Amino acid sequence: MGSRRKEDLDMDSKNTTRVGGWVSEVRELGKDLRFIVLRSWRGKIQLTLKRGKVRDELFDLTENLPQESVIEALGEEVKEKIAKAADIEIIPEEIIIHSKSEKKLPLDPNWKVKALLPTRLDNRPLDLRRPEVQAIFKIEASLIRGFTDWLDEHGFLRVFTPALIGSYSESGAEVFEVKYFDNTAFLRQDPQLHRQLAIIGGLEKIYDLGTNWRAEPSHTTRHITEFRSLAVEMAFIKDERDVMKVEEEVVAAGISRVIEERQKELKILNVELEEPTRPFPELRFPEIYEILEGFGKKIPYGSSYDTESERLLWKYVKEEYDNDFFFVNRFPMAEKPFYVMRAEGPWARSVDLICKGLELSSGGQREHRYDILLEQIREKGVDEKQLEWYAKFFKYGAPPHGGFALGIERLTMQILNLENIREASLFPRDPERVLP
RNA sequence: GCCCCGGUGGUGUAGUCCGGUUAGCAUAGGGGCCUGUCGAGCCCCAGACCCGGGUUCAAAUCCCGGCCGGGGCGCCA
Repeated sequence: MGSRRKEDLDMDSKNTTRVGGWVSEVRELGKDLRFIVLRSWRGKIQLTLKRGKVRDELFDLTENLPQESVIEALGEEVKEKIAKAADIEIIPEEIIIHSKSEKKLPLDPNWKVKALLPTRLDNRPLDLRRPEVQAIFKIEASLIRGFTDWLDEHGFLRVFTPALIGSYSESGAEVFEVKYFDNTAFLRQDPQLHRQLAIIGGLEKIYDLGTNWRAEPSHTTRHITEFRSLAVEMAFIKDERDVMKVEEEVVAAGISRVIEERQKELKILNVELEEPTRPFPELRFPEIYEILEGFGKKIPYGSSYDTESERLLWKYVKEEYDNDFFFVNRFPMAEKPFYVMRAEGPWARSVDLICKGLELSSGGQREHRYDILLEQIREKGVDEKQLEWYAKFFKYGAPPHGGFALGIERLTMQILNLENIREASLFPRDPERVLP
């Protein structure tokens, strides 16, 4: 007889358990013994169908059951299970087939044959069925929970700043345009300017967890066009070092939460994660130039460094401080945007956080003095009128403040040693991919 | 934006340099055998050279163009 209605399965008797999942494999040993292995959030579940022990109709029902079909079963859990590879073994009393899969699969969720990343992303829902892929997102969720709990406990207010902006947001060239009724709007590339306006609004300690977009046609393993950031902004700081202090605490809180909650997932991914030692080392310009010269790398004085330098600096920090994290402070003002606060000489109170040679965040102290801000806007050659909507509010009282924006996917990628940032995004967007 | 590399069954690969078997293998798929754990096994079957042009007796292989994809740099998170 065919499948039972769901209501029938709800009449659970005492010793029965109910499981559901995707058919990972069906193994048949002769006509009288069949194993159906399910992949589920509870782990691997083996249904054991033994002629004589289960009703014959369950054999008929599951005849030619294709891999990746979705079924539910009700049955008795075997206490001393024989199935070594399964987490749970069930002798089924009832089985319902919710959905039969096509037989030819675009990739194998059992991973007997590995698919390449583009194939995986083209077929992401099937790829996501793999426990090692799910582990990434479980870890990411814990990481974020660690961040937000720390921030909430330390008096930061979670806010949402706009993603649609009617004018220049930061650097202009790399924003996506959006048709906005009869006008044009832009997707934010960073919630920075609105965070500052919120500070001026008297929201002294805030954070925004949200999506940013960059219209950069970058072909690398560390860029996607849509990414999420944890963006923190705080008022009445002494200088940028107050911001760094918060940032390292937040990062450490996220990582220790992952260690607390996700041992199983870390093991699946074969990652040994340790809470980073604090404080994170701080490297500064212009000393950076000397460090790099020690590696035979010459950077013109007054210029910022390149990608290779980030890796060299990591090597240096690893040797000198045995840390995967470090800050770089005092970037050349000439290469930074108008809103950063100038430090002594040509340097800025501008700070990056780098993990294993990859930039995770930018931040620092912002310029809150209206006249200087205006000067810097002119200096950078930015059209004043384009920024008036933002700059004018600095006339009415702005406290010293600073913050940072930390890339969620980038941090996830770095702590899990993922080779491509796309792995840390559920449905990544890049210059070639906006579907699925 | 600049530069480099690559497209072989559903998936993942060998073969390409140096042109010439029936395009090999794995896995998934179809059929058969098997009453307990294993990535279960064994036997059989079916399935592919991105597109177009050129060179040649002969092109998966060499050349040109196109399409699609990957990566590096720049920039950034």
